[in-house]
Amino acid sequence: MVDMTDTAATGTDLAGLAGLLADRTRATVCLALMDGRAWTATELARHAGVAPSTATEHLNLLVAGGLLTDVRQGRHRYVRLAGTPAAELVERLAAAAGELAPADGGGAERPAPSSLTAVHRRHALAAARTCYDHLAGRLGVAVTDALTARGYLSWDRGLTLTDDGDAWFAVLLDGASWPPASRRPVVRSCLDWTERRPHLGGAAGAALCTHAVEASWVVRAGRTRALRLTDAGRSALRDVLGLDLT
Amino acid sequence: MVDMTDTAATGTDLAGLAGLLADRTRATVCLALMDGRAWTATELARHAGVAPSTATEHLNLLVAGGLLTDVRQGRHRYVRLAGTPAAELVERLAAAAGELAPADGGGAERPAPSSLTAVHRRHALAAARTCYDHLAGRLGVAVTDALTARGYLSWDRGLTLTDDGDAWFAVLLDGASWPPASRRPVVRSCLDWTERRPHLGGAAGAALCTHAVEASWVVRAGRTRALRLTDAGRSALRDVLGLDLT
DNA sequence: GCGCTGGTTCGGCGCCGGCCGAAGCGTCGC
DNA sequence: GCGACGCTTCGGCCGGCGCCGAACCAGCGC
Repeated sequence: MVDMTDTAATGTDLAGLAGLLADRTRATVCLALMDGRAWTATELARHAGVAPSTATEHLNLLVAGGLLTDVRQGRHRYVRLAGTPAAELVERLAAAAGELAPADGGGAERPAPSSLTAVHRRHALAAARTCYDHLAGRLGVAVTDALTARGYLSWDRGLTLTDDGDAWFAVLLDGASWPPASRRPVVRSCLDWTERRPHLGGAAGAALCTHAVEASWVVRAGRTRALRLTDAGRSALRDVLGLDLT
Repeated sequence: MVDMTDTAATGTDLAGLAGLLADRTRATVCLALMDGRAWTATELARHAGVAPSTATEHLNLLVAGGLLTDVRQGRHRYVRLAGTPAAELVERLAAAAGELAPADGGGAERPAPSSLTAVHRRHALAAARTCYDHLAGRLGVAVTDALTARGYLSWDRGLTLTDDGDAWFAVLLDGASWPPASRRPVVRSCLDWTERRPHLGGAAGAALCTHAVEASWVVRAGRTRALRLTDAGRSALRDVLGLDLT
């Protein structure tokens, strides 16, 4: 819960924060970083289609604004989203950008049928993707539902991990990385903007996602946030969760 | 229902939406509207400290962007947040503006604790105020309800004043200023923006308001539109309308 | 009819910010 | 040492946008 008394954001504050995301290039950068990984400055520059010098300026702004953090390593500058609040903000805003009606009576259609590859990418994202550092899309929601159906997650009085669920995670992760060490909330409900239903976030969601990648349940589709479920992943999910994905 | 496959926000989309809130004036407007009420264009212009023409442009942008909706009523333009998603977005962004670390060590302090008087004024306005020239707020709606309950107002096929109602006004106003001389409609339904319910406007509403002020049923709170119900007014309303206000 | 007032449209002004290319600086590998 | 590479800093260009004032339009009351 947020402390409201301290949240007396002035118009200037709000405008400042929104201004960070109000630029096409910066927005593209933030969306790219939603895969939870750290990108180098030049990678982002290429991705956004601007000169390296331009990217530097944008990254400086975003870091100064608290949305991104960077790490210098050798001659590289690695940049990532600053944390869960930042990721949530971008996610929320991106979702709203799709939801909100244009209100101009349907004059400007979507800019164009968009390239065919864009359509494919969209479908891939809706099927399975990472949301910051955990699973999202139909896959993420399905996994969350399965965890709930088996009694590993409880939604009474907020989302909690049951004792059975804790045990399940311990077995799955082989004790090595469980329970999580960080102070971060173990489970957290994250609203999925393609499914409009919650999926599992938090430390548990992150650990599960990490495991899924390491165990090759899923593979990243190129450089995007999209994931592709492997055959091994499909059978593994059936084994450990009784989840039958077509 | 929105087509899901279309909900893949691009950097441009995100930037566009964020851009709506990336201006100090527009952000101030949206924050002001967070009280759920509808404001007139000039009220907002004054509140934000810009010329009316400037406010018009901003409001057009916000409406076109789907964040705000407006209703023309007479010569006024009432504006309010488009809906729950829009309000949630602003809320979220405002909260994040407070949460996110400034990252610059914390130079500029908060300008002011956002006066306590503003809160008081809001409450006072919701309780009772003038709406152009008639009573509004909880008081205005309560009076209107009482008039209806006693059969003085009829809402079949539009709002009309019944014969009993006409007589009631004649008695109350002592014949002097009744019936009203102007060509203005005698009764008129006016939507109350704090109560979201209709209250009485038109010549009858204006006459009633005038009488209420002259008979000291209510007194104006300073220079604002807010009204304060006096003890005399409370007992008078009980006498003439059977209206029991706590 | 007239005057008042709330709102909008239109020109024009000034500034801010995004962009680039060129030059500079550090790191890495040879 | 040297070049290659990643990144940054600095001018400078240009478009866009927020602002205003003046004129105009439309309700409303008289």
